[in-house]
Amino acid sequence: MGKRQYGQFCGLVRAVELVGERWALLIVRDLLVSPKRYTDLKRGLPRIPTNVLSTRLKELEAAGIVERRLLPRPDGSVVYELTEYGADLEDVVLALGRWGARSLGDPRPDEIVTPDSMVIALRSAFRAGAAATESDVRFELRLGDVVVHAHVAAGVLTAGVGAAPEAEPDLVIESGPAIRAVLAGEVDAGTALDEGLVAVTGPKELLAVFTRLFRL
Amino acid sequence: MGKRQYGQFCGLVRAVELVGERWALLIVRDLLVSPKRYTDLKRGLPRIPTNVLSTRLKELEAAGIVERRLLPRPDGSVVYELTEYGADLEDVVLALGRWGARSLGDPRPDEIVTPDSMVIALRSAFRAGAAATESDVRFELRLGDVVVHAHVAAGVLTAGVGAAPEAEPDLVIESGPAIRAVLAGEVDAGTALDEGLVAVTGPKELLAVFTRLFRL
DNA sequence: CTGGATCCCTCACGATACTG
DNA sequence: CAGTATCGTGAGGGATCCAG
Repeated sequence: MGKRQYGQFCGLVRAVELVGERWALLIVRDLLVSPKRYTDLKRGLPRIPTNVLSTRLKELEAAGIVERRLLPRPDGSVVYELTEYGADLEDVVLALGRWGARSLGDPRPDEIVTPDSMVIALRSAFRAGAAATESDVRFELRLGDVVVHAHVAAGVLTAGVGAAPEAEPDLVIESGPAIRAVLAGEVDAGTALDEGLVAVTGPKELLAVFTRLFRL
Repeated sequence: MGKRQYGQFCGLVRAVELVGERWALLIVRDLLVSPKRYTDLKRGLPRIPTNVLSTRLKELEAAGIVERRLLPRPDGSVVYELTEYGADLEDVVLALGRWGARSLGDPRPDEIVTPDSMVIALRSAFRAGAAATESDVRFELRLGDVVVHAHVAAGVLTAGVGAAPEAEPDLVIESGPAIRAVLAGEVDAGTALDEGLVAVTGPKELLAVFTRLFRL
């Protein structure tokens, strides 16, 4: 296993040997959001062949990046989660995501948005500096049937899949692929509302707060 | 070209579509050190098939990551260099290199060290915080016939291939693969000297400075 | 010599069907 | 639900060859 070697004694080489294979980093992306079962991973990566998913999980486990854990009875199901070493890829994934976002352009005809990718996008875009002056605010972001939430408090972001837990969001933002332009700072909050790129439920001013907190 | 798509509208997906193919990030690594000709790249990546190198360069050029430039006569040769967008991968490459270095272990039988990978390793390991208190110091690092230099001044690192330019190094460090353990902080400067893991020419105290400035 | 192009072979990947 | 089995395709590996 791992026959695809590059023949160099170098940290970057080792990294691409471990997570450079096709689909590997996307599996890590989804596991950064939350531990998942095989089927959840498959749903989040609809185009991955099942044998490739299976192979990658074994490779990532052998590399100490992913752990396979059995859930307590009665379901006795399997969950995959990142080890501490695997979770240390978060900075890399966020940085790569920011860099790649600059080439995003418009969605291709067959491209989808998944909840996990949207959570990672929010984490990528989060600006801790701007958040330091912000007290406590909850957003819910809806793109089609993809719903994610973000809670900023004490300069720290908590983002996850689904509606905001524990408390009602201060602002609900509904949008589409145009959210990319908003996050990229290509249109400001007012313009986005005026042109119908986004619709909000809640105090409109909070959309400007959102664009200040999240910027790709 | 670029038919290998993942079907998701996501920054990370776009990033791996652009630089996730085999060898791509290693080409970027070497170009981060300096612009290079085709043959230089080939020498720095001895195991890359020439058709793959050629294909990658075209893909990277099409993606706006690499630029092809013709040198002035009389040699009229071609140089590949990173665009600004491509150079923005430096943080990602250094972070990935740091992460992967933790899985380095010992060199495999057929693994080599190249000058460019060593320069990137030094940049990965550089701790700007520790350097802020350091005035001005030049190192030359020799591993077999691989020679690189590092100059730290005003908290800024300048590292490149070959002997230190402009001035004699304050300390010449000769070592082998054991340099990894030193950079990882697994052995301190004194022990490394005592056990013969490294040999120096110059004031021995400067080796402790080196281990403070560079830590993986 | 540089900067590739071409050939062949293998294996990883992609797609789909199937199973405990 | 959580994978394994099967099979076709094409990218990558390796050697060689060629034009400027």
